Amino acid sequence: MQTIRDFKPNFNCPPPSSMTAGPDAYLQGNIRMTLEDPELWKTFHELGTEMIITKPGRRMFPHCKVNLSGLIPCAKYILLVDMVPEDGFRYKWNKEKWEVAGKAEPQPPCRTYLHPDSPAPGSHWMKQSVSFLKLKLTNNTLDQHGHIILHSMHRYHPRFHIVQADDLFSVRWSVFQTFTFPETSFTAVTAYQNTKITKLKIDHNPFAKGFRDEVDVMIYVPSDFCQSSYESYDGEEPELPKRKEAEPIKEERYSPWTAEREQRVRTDSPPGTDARDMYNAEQLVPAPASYQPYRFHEYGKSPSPSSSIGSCNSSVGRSSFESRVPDVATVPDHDSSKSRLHETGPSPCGPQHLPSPQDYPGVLNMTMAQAGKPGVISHHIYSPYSAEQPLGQWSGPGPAQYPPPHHLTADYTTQAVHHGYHHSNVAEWSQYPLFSYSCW
DNA sequence: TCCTCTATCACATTTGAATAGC
DNA sequence: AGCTATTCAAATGTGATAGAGG
Repeated sequence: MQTIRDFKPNFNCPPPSSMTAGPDAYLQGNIRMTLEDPELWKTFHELGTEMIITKPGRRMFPHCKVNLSGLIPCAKYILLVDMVPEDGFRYKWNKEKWEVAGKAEPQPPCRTYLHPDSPAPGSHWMKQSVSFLKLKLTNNTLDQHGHIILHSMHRYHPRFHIVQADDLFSVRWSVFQTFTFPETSFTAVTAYQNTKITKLKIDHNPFAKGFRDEVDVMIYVPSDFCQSSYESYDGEEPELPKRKEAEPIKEERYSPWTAEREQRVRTDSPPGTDARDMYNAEQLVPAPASYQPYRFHEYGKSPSPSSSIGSCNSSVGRSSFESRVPDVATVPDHDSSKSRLHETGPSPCGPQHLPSPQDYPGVLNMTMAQAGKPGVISHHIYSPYSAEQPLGQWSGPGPAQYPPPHHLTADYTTQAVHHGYHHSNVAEWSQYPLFSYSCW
């Protein structure tokens, strides 16, 4: 059986023509997403952002807020956020810096946060910034509130998905575009480790106003922290082994992750981490402009070597990423989607077999699109709300169904895709792993 | 047993939405 | 209708403590 694990590494291959946007594809303008408050994010990122996770769920701070443009005003879109691991390691805070503390724990149930305004027309998303303020993070693997479940002492970053769909029930096989912002990566913690991060949070989060030190509220100088945190970095960086070209470092110059990065290079990835490695490749695709996010599906895109470190450090203004290629907005209907999949057939670059929607409700399918646009992949979602799978037939995955950490094996795939999810209403959507395989 | 690391809890403070009163 | 005051749930980091593991 074809698995995502089998599939993903093939992203480096040019997409088969049969999987690209066909003549019936709905071409949409260049979708652009920019991160609000990038300077604040950058400030945190330079220190090594930490996000508290609690059992009842904790909001992020800074919280994710983006601006969108390039959407079709009258077309409806769904916005989603999920969290993906930065790597396959667990970390510990040791003497003012993060260190690798071992392999990552098994992935918790991967959940996707649905923006409460979804679905909404493009004009709605574009008229003002889109805030994910109410997104909460939890370490409770049994969470019933739909919060995003993370492991403490692990690194993640949010991933934003835009799906053109009239409603949640018609998402199936829709193409979604994914955006990530390097500066939004963070370490999930149950208690702050870096006191500088704590101070930053107190200084910037209005709810923590009561903890502010009256004296230095206004004179906080982040760069001071940065220097203290990374003073040894300049000397270490030249000694870092050269990464492969697909993994140019992002704006790591001020990153507190120096030590573990070095160690990470020396440390063999846990077995079965090729999927993660793929992710790392994605993570490190340099952006042409400062702090530009990179598209998840641009795995195979040849990065611009000149745009990695320097440009990031010279960041000015918002982070942004503009879709440079037309994207298939939607797949007209289920049948055509299926036929498209069938057309794909065995391909060295695509799945040898994609499960039919009937067989695997809730599965995230990835289909390559945009022939002639190297490395650009569009994502096709198979919505759990399929005609073949009435809502009432979905059942939630239990904790025992956690995928193993680095083994997106056929077993896991099969296991996951065979589990349905109860969706009694739209609001419950976000409780369930819309993208069953989004965490690899 | 001791130590370290991580998780959990109660607490005081603050924000902001909802509501009532004018 | 519009403004202000009040109420209260939610959000926040702190610090003490518990628990697991070596």
